[in-house]
This record gives sequence, structure tokens and C-alpha cells, in this order.
Amino acid sequence: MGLDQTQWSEKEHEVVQRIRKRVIEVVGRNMELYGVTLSTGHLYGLLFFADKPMTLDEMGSEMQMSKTSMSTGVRTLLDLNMVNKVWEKGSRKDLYEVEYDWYQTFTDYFANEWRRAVESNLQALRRAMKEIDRLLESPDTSEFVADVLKKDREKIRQADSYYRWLDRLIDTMEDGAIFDLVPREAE
Amino acid sequence: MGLDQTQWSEKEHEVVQRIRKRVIEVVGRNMELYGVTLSTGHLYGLLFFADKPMTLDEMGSEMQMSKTSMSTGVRTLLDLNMVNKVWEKGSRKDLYEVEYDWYQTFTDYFANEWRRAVESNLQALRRAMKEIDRLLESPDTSEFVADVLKKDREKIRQADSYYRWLDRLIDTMEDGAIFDLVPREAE
DNA sequence: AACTTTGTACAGTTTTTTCTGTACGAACTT
DNA sequence: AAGTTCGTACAGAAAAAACTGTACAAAGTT
Repeated sequence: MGLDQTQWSEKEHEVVQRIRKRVIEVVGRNMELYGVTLSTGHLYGLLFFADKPMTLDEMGSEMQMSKTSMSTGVRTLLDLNMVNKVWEKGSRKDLYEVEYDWYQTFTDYFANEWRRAVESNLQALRRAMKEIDRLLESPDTSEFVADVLKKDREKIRQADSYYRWLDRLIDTMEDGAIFDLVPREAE
Repeated sequence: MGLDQTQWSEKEHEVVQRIRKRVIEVVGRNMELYGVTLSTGHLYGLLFFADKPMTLDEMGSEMQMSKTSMSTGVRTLLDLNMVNKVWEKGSRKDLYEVEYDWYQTFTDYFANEWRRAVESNLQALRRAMKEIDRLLESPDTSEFVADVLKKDREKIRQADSYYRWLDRLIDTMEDGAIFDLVPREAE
């Protein structure tokens, strides 16, 4: 697994691999929560245990998959800030390693993915709210429709309130305040 | 959309639908973050604006999809606690309505989905850690392998620390303490 | 300048997921 | 008891996603 195998026997290698494989399996599977494929999750696991940054070719050979897949997998992980591109003198190839700070990984995920969703939802809700208000003020709007609109408006208002809260929660992730609220443990 | 259309004109209906549709579109799309299909997201949006609990048949007719799909979609949303089954006297059909408390929806999601992932990851990490310790104590383990194992162990220890933190964060969602830490707004 | 090596775009294939129609058991009605 | 109605299991069709091989541009080497 990216290790210089001349220094250890096949048997020793097997033992270490067995342990790693089980962890990779579980971690990879649960990474579907982050919206990544099982295979991308495995790729992450592979990089997690790699003792040095890996190239696309190395990953492909370890995963028994095409370099193209490694390329797209790595890009997905890069987009999620779960993997970093690493520069190494003398190598023409791109090298990648996992972001080992999982606290960072988690908060980045929220700061990016969830923020995007919250913003777009808020925007849609506000546009709708504005349009409803416009209709409610219009004399052409019948009493009956006005009642319907008011109900919709109230629902939207509640959703808006929730999203504002979520936005603030994401703020605490982004600026690290979450770690004051829910402290990391003493190491 | 589940409304008694005798009370309003086609034109009025159109206007309301146009507003709703745009919100449903966006909310549905962003629900992919919760790991649900776009169409299930739309179903949720439909129920969100419904002015009364809906039956599978009504959903199917609104969504122009089979009742079977509604059945599975609703079950997905039920599993996520995003939709509730509602009892209504005199109706033999099952009725469903969205959970309008989105704070609850969000925290439930974490309490369920993320907790499951955290627990299974923690278990896997701890098993691996135990096995590594066992090997490290064994006299058969070469110096070289021991070094590799120690590196793995340290990585696992860090991940374990992160998951314990995440577990505590999820606790705050589950018991509502998160709303003391990041308060809801005054309504 | 010709030749390698590297990463990725893209088209086509394979695999997976989603969706539908049929069938059937459960529960209610007559 | 026969007849409805309802929800869902299941098999197959349709759609979407993942994966691969080829091709090529960019950048380095000779």
C-alpha cells in the first residue's frame, strides 16, 4: 500500500493490510453521508493509511481501478477539502494526501455544502415571500386566494426562521466558535 | 394542489402554483444533502404546501407518478422523520403531512443518520486499535512492522478523538442543548 | 524540434438506482 | 362470503451514475 515492500515480508504485509482494510471499509461506507461514492470513500481510506502522498497511478494500482477514476475521485475529495494536493521536489506527478484534521474536514463540509444549500433556499423563500406580499396588496386578489397565500406565507416564514438559525450554526463551524460551544477533548 | 378548486379560478390557481413550484424546486433540489432523490425532495415540497394531509393517490396524481413511487418516497421521508402519518376519522386511507418543525427535522437527521455512522466508525476504529496493540505487544512483530503499526495507531487515535467530539455534538442535537448554544431567534 | 510523461475530457459500456405495472394480502363494506 | 379498496412486494423497464479506454493538450526531457 504505497510502502516499500522490500523491508517486510508478504506475511507481515498481509497482517497490516487486514487491519487497515476493515477500517477503510467502514469509513468508506459511512462517507456516503458526505455524498460521495463508496469507491471514492475507499479511495479516501486508502489515502488515510498511506504513509506518504500518493500519485494517481499508485492509487489506481492499489484500487485496481483506472487512472481516470482516480482522477475524478480525487477531484471530488479535493472539492470537499478532504484531500490536499502536495508538492514534492523532483516529482512531475501530482501528489495527494488526506486532510488528517477531521475536525477541519467536518466544519469545512458544512461551511461549503450546507452553506450553499442554505443560501439558495433562503433566496428562493424570500423571493416567494416578496411575491406573495405583492399579491396580497393587489386589489385583484380575491379573499379566498388571499387566505391561501397567507397560509403559504406563514409556512415560508417558519422555514426562513429555521434557515437563519442554520446559517448561524454554520457560522460557528466556519469561524471555529463551535469548538468553544462543544469543546474538543484534551488530547 | 389538493385544494378544493371549486372556490378559485384556474388563473388564480396558476399564480399560486407558480410561486409554490419555484420554492419546491429549490427545496427539493437541496434535499439531496439529506441523501434523498430529487423526486422525493419534490414530494416533500408538495406536502410542505399542501393545506391538509395527503393520500398516496393524491400525491401520485399531483406528481404525475405511480402510487408505488409515492409509497416508497413517503417511506423514505418517514424514516427521516420528515413526514408524519396522520390519523383522520372516517378515512380508510393513510394520510401524511410534513413535519413543519424544521429544527426538529434537522436535529433528528443528525441524531439518527450521523449517529449511526459515528457509532459504526468508532467501533471499527476501536477494534483496529485493539488489534494493533495486541500485535505491538507480540514478540513476533518485527521492528519495522511495529513502526508502521504505530503510525497507523496514531492516525486512528486522532480519528477516534474527532468521532468522540462529533458524538458530543450529536448529543447536543438530540437533547436540544444546541439551541442553548446557538439560540433560535425570537420569533 | 521530436519525444515522453501526466492529467483529464469525452464517448461508450457497465452497473446501479429509480420508477412502473402487476399481483396479492389485509382490512373494510355490503 | 363476495366484493372493494388500500398499501406494498416484486419483477422488469427506464433512467442515471459510475467506470473505462482512447485521445489529446500541457509541460517536461533529450
